[in-house]
Amino acid sequence: PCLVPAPEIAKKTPASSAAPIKFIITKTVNSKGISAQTSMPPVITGRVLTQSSPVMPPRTITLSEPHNTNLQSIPGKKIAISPLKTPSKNIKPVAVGGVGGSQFKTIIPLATQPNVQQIQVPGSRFHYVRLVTATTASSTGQPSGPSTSSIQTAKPMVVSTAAVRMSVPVVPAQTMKQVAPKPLTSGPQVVTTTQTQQRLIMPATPLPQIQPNFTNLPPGTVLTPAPGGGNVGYAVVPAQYVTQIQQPPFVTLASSSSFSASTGIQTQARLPLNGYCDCFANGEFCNNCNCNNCFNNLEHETERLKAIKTCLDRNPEAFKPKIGKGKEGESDRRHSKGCNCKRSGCLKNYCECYEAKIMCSSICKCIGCKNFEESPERKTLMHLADAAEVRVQQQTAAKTKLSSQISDLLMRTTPVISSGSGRLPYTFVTKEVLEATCECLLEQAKKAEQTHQPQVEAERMILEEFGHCLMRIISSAGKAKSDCASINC
DNA sequence: GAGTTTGAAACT
DNA sequence: CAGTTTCAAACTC
Repeated sequence: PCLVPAPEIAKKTPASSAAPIKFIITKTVNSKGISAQTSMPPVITGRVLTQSSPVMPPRTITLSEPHNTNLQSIPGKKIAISPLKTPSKNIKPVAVGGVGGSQFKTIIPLATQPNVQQIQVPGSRFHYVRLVTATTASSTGQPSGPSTSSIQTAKPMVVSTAAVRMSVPVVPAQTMKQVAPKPLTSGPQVVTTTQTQQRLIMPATPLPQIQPNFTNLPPGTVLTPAPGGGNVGYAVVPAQYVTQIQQPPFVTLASSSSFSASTGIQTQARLPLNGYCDCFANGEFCNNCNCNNCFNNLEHETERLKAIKTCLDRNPEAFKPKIGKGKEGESDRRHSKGCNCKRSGCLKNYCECYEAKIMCSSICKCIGCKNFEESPERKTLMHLADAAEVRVQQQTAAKTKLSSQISDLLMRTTPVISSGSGRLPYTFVTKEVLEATCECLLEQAKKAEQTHQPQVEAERMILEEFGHCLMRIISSAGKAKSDCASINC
């Protein structure tokens, strides 16, 4: 299981006394500054929303702070909903060193913030903080900090601004199955140290308006501005990448271009930390992989961060899902870049479209594509696959039925036979008896075949013969028992 | 399980 | 942007 700790929203504490603090929202809290006047679109738990209204002074609701447990309000109106778990496409188990389990030692209510509990994780490098207050109803006024913020799991969070209307129900991370189908082991109320991946939603620019329908957005989704909404967009990216890249605390996550702000990293050494690694590509640490000289771990955090930055510099969409929603008129799902297959006809799993069980689209640059709706090759392949599946199901059902019959028969005969001599019923089913039985069954099958019987009739004949065989075995067992009794064996 | 094929991503 | 290289997964034997 993935045991990656929750990502940090703010800068990590230097290697001093305090460990980095992370916040895990497990229960909703209310904000004074969040009123019923403004509703926010759905947001998946574990994302960060940054919003800036041109009308209202920028303000921040930040649910994380690196150096102490006081939650701050800073310009930028930032709502950080930090991490629970987001399922991941990657199937590999991923873990982070230092967090070996999901058992929390203690939960400490913090004096300074009654709605914040500090959670100590044995062996963890991180401090976890859980926000638990869900008391005050929404009220008007300016938010003074996250201690009064209101984020209700699966319920709309309402934020008041003069010109902004937002609705942000915080929905469970399970809704992101399409992107990352990792099982979740914890509900909203459960804090664990396990983690797969966190996703942040953040605006590419200051936001006059948050777009609706955030629910079920896969990471990597870019939300385009609403008409009249200004030049605003959102990018959903793996949170740990964003947060780990942030150096100063409360660095504005407001611009995707911040990733490309160079820190002098021009090239990346050919580490085993690049786009070839699925763990890395999914924003996860390697664990129990077979990789050699792996740098995708906490021990090589610096190199890892550089590599992440390099990747994002080269391709800002590097960590976005490849399968997204197509244009209107096209199928719901399509490859975001399209495939480039040349030899597989897009009918093998080499093809990312075929692998994702979607048709190739107009943006694909494949040669000799046979992965389209009317393709006879594709249809044939589908029929074969369906037929194979049906066969497997039939065989499974037959096996189940047969084993059920055998066990039933044994159960019924056991008391009779074992009550006397103490011999168990299967002692009569010797190898020779089994072979003889199989020969009888095969003989019936041949007979059915020679007489061109339909399959149903053939099955009936074989089963009937099997019944006869069983009866003979039982009869022999009974006879053996009586013989044995007569000679007092 | 070893070797080959394939195409995405990285690189030039 | 096109061609080449590297890589890991898919595939074959």
